[in-house]
Amino acid sequence: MKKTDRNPTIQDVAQVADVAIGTVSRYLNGFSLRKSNRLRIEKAIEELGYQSNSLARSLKTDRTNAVAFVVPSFDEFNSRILTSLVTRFRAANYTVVTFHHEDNPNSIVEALEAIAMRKIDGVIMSGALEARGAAQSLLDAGRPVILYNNDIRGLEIDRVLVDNRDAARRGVEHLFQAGHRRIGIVTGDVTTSSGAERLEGYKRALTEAGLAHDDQIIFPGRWRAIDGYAALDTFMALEEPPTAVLISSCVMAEGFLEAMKMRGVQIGKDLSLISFDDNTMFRLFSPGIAAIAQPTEQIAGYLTDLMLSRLAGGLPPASRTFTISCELVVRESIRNLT
Amino acid sequence: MKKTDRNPTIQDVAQVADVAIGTVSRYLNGFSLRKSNRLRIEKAIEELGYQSNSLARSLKTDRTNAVAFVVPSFDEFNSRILTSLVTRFRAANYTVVTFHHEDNPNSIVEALEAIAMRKIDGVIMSGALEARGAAQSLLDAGRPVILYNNDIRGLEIDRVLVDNRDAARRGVEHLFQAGHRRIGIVTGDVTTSSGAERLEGYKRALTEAGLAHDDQIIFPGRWRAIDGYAALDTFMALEEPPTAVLISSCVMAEGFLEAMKMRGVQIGKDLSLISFDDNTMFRLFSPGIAAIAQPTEQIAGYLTDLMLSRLAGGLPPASRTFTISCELVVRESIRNLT
DNA sequence: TTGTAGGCGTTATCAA
DNA sequence: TTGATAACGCCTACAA
Repeated sequence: MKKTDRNPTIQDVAQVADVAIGTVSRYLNGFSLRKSNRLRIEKAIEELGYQSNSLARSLKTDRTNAVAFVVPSFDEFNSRILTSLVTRFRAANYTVVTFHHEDNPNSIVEALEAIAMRKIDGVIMSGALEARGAAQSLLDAGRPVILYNNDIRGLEIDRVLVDNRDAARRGVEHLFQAGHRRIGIVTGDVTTSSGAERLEGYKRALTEAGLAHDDQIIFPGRWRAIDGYAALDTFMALEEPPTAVLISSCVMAEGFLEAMKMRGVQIGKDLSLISFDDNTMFRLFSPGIAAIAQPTEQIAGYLTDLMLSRLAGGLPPASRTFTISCELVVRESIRNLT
Repeated sequence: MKKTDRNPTIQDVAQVADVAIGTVSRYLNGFSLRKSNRLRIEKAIEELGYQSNSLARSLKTDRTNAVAFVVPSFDEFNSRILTSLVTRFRAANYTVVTFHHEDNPNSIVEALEAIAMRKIDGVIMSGALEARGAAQSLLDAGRPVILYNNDIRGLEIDRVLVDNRDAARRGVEHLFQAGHRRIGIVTGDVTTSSGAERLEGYKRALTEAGLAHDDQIIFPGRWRAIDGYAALDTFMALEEPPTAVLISSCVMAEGFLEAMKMRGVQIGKDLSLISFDDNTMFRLFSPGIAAIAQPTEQIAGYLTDLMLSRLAGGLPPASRTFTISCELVVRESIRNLT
């Protein structure tokens, strides 16, 4: 009689419905069966309040219907991606397990180990160099891994990236067309692909415009707000400060804006600005802050489709890369000098 | 020989180390055993690249070392809580599984069902009335559920909330002291506890200040940006618009600010402002936007401690409620009329 | 279409 | 301290 306080199992259902355990299993998995049996099973399930145990199923089938989402932090960009992924995967009956690692190598490895142990079906991660080994093991174990935001070179792996180079180039080009000739950049960590590519795009635009590079107005940041802060101070201390700046990320823009406010440097008026990542608040500033918007919905869409195809086994083994264009959102933080 | 392409199991380890399977299990669970055996097991594990299978363990132990985080959406507030939770639980060897439901009743129920099926150990959720039944079942099944942000009344359940009433009251009081006599509010959904409490605090402050309530400047919002937008238009169309407004959430502040920008209503100058939730960007506006900051780290800390204690079974069954104070962050969006 | 039984990888009990 | 073995709840041949 102790059965009553335990969670009911497929066995209990079978007993109550007076059918075999296998029959119940088949019912649960959508196979057809005699109507009278089906009805009795449904009644028994209702009666017992039976809920199937995914753990047991997963142990047997080696699938958990869960995907992992691994990012350095839940900033607005990643939160948006996450939101979209959760919604999309939920529709496909998948659950999303989140990990974040603050770019700490140990945390990254731990996260990927936890993922392996928990038999999570697939991984979507913002690429980090430290993850190379662990990502490879996951791939070797036959679990799909998809990179976004940052690449990890030389891995046979799926990728959903944005065209950072082109986006940065277009941003700078726009500044040039607005009459700016002295255009600075706050770079991201250039050991990451997005950081490097944004810098490349910037340089290419200058070259195309016939402008020389000047290292004084290329501030080497590492994605942190404090880098943006330091960048402004550095620029403003120059004999000839830039008249416009491309900031490689929203978080660094935060620091940059803070410094501007502290130093009384006026947005648009004293210094023109474009930031990577269109923060929701940017358009609400006066003047509004121009941005390069990454299409999060589209990115999440590709990620989901790719992952689900992989999980369904319907894709040839060769890895795929999708590169998505960004949108330049022009706002009043860009002063027209012409 | 097909053993080689399967993941190695505890059995394989036992075989290679030439000990019994139970011995390996004991080793893995930190029990003491003969040194020679330990060494052989360690070697075998190394050799095989063995990783334990959490699924099998969980099936046996009925514990997954996972907690669910259930929110309507990943706005900045919830993202911060999430960040902090993931870090804290990771330290305790727990994984966080995220769900969001956009306040859609079906999604809520589905989420809680998935949680039950997956045998997730505990649930941290932003209270939603629709979740009452499902939350109760989880509790009945002996899985701790902790509410934050919004209460669900009449449930014997743990809570980590903020003192919305007092925070709103203090905000309004501050406006009063700055000389404002016509103070409006954009409420949140008043069927949620936080929405109702913020409104109550507002009213109490007015009463204490000897001011009458005026329904014309109490705009009934429902947490959406569009409500903020509509509120501004409504207020500005009044014969006697408010001189200051308390906005019950950051998302609604977004809409409100957008409308202000569209209509050319200047922050601080034409209309003073305090928003609930201190968005990172608020301090960067010129003028900076005053806010009531919820202490996310502290909230996450209480949530984690409470959950871990519950999971460890070290707490008496009576439910606990923690109420945390918010901080009023004064900025230039509050004009001094005195 | 249905029943039976073995196995998924662990943990836990019981003797030895 | 160790070994053998029965669960945990489900799926899936296989036989009926």
